[in-house]
Amino acid sequence: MSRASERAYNNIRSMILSGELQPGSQIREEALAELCGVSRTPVRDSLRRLEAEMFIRRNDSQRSFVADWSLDDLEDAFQLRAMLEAHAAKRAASRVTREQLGLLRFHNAQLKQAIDMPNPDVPKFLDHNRHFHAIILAAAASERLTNMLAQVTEQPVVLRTARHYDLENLRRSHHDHDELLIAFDKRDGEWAAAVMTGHIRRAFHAYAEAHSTDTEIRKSNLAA
Amino acid sequence: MSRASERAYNNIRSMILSGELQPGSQIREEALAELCGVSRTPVRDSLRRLEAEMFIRRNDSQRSFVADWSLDDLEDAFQLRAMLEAHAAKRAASRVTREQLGLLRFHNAQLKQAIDMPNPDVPKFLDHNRHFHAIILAAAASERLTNMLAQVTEQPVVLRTARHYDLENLRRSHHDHDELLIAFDKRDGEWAAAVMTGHIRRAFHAYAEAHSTDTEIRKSNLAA
DNA sequence: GGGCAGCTTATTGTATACAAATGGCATTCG
DNA sequence: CGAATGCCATTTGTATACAATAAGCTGCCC
Repeated sequence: MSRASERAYNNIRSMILSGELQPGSQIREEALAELCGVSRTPVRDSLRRLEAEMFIRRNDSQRSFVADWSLDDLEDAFQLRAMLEAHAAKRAASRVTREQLGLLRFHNAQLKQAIDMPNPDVPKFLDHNRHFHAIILAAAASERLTNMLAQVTEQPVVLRTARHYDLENLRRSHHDHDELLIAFDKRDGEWAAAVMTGHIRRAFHAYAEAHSTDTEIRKSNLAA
Repeated sequence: MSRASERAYNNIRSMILSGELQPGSQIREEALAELCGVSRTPVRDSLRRLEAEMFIRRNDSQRSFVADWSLDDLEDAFQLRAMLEAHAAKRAASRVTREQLGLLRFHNAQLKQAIDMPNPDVPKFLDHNRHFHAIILAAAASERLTNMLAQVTEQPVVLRTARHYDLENLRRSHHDHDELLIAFDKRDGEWAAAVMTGHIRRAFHAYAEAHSTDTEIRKSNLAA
């Protein structure tokens, strides 16, 4: 996508993720246009895209609002994500190449390193974690699946609370990855899928806890 | 969506479905604008939407082309669809209301009637079939799931070849529905999911055969 | 003859002006 | 006092003009 349009999309998206645009609040195209320094045209493009990604909702008369997620919504998203990622793992097991396996091992080693230090580097962990999952998705070789997973992975709540992960969870994640690698090595799709399901379910519960504290913090901020 | 934009979307979509816009051919915004009798602005909106729904693809330099589907793509779509519809059935089993069960029975009776005549009414069958699945999806109560399923159900190839169904397949479909209804009645989500998986897999094979003949017909038309 | 440079043309991206529609408010009538 | 209605402000939808970009072609140079 070209300059103005992409800038608008990224700007708006990060404003939603950062909470600068509060959940439930109305969004006006012109206001965003000014904030992004572009005209309404690219803003409108961005809004349509963000609406498809469920960052934004529209009411009956086409007015836009920042999406507001309940815990149920979160669980719903994770349920779908678990199913889709398990499916990806299953497909990947029979398609993954030697190079991809190598890359997976590399990123898994890196993410272990990131948390096996006196001062754990969580952003680094998350980065390699992202790569790890992306490679599996690539190995699954289904564009459609990739698109769908993006829809449930790139959720505001998910991204906003990612940093709340505790170390114990990160270590377990690394462990899951190890097991996935063995399953891939044995070309055992069923195993890979099962490991992945557990992997995502755990992530859900970690997020759910983080989300509830997050929500409480947000509420107390509003009260203050 | 408002008038011009909706008209453009529906026009372009049906031109793709009917084959008027051939798979692989380039699409120019201005040409479509003239065809639809609107300006480029709503056409651009429609193209973005159709791109998200994978009716259209864009190359590196943002030029649009009608998507062209291989048999592999078709299987991929059906694989995802089977998974998602099974998931929907599972969720529906524990959430479906008495009213919804009544509606499901009604539509299932109607679609049976449509094919239990000397002159089977396939469009009527398909219509009630669509309602049947829509009710299950509503009972599953996941907006996200609904969106995702739309993405894999509304595919050009799927819709274009729907009429190729043979009677035997339609009867079996009706039978599956009967069994689904029993599973719902017993609130047995696992059973419902299993029945649904088979139901969609059968549909895939029916479509696949129809698609191959369809493709051959298209090729011989091009050759002539 | 092949390939590259620069121009020309086709196509999409952006801005802006205007039209349509919606929501809120005030006023009026029951 | 409450509800309905009409007007005004706000917001989104559409058209159009112009800018930017990429593709294709032509002619030159090697």
